[in-house]
Amino acid sequence: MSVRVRFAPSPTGFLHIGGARTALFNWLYARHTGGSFVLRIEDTDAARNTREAVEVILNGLRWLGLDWDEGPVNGAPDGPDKGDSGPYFQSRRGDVYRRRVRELKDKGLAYDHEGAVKFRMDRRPVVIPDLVVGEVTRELTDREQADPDFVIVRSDGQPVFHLVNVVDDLEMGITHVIRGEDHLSNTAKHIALFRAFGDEPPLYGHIPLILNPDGTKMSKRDQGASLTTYLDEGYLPEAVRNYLCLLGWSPKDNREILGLKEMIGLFDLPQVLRHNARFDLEKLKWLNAEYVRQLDPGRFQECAVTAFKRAGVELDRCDAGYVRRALETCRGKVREFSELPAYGGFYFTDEVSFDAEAAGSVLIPDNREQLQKLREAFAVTDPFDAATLETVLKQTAAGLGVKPRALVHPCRVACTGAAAGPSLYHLLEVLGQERVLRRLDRALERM
RNA sequence: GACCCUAUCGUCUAGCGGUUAGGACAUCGCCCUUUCACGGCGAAGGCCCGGGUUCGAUUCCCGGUAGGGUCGCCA
Repeated sequence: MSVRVRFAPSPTGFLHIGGARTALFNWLYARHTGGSFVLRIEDTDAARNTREAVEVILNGLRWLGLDWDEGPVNGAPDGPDKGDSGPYFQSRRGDVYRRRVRELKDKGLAYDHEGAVKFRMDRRPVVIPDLVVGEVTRELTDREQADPDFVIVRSDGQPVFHLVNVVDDLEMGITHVIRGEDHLSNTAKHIALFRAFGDEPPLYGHIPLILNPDGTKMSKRDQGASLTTYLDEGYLPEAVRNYLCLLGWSPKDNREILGLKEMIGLFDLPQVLRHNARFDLEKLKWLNAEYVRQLDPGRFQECAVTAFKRAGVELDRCDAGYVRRALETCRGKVREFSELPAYGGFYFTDEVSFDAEAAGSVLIPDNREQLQKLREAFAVTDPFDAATLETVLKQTAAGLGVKPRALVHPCRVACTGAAAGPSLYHLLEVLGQERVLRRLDRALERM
């Protein structure tokens, strides 16, 4: 039988990083086994059921490259579906749930209680065979011991999560349920429900949770909990995907950077770790930087232009060749594209803003004479290219009896406003003689 | 409170009875260098505790501790 897995998020207008990893693991398992990845929207809570909220999830999955074989085509609950087991919005499956509740009542396994419908659960422990955790025997808690039955339809007529989740997995022919470990305890209820319908439950794989750096549960409000923030800050989806797959899973051969093909080939459930992992932004940033370095020039430019646009700088107005050469000097220098506008912004403004500390330490009267000499040398430098500029600067330094760095630093701060930046000679070449001289003059004025 | 899961450097992890306990991120040195990065070399840093089992436990078992999860007419 072919593998069928699903990702079943609730549209809250937010895609949790842990949810994204759950989706990734499901997707990887489907691709690894040649099975199907189903996307189902659990929108039984009508109050938060908006198209926009669903779109956030779809966009997040698309961004990560997790395509679904079955599920909604867009965020509209009444929109088109892809696949034969739909509808894939629970808000459209009311008939199915009503029929299944009827079935349970007819079997004497469910009953009305204060306007709601409760499922008759027995008190025996339930054995959960889990592909990740192993065999788990779930005993009843003290409260459940007092009353093991649970609500499957609310008094307002809305079916409850446990019911719809099981019914849909059953109706959609889901073979493997890969989900967060927070559902492990609930699984006893789900297994009981499957049996009540006369079916065997699917195979379960409960994956560990992603925790905050301090070990607490990562909730909606926590820094970095939303996948959207990485999208907005210009992280590369392949880097985020790579980082996520390394949380709770490992290829076992000390490799960290994994392409999609390798990931699919290597991923399997038995190797998934059993303990929770803490989210480490520093490592994500490192991975992102690795991927940025390997980016082809075209895509690098594209991402860079987008980053500037987000920062409110329209590069479209500048000369395309200038933009391309300017951005190219910033390659490999920043870990995230969101850092780029601050890093290379000096290229695109005539009003260089000086970093107070950098300017205060080098744009001082003591350096004025030397910078003036450099300005004079640059005024007659031809061609104005990196190699020539380097030669000229070094000759000027030699003539003054100082080390090149004595000129390099003031020159850099004068032209870029910052102590750190792209290769000096290359950035001077890109800026061009006219801009460089103008900037040196401005710096000299304030010395 | 009850029930369930988990436990290797600060973090992510390799390990599956005998290893100098390996790698990566972060940290700290040194080198490279026009700054910053990158890169190279190196350092520091770990098997939660206590019992067993065994000739021998990081590894297997039990207990404790700690962390996480669940016990909703939320999902």
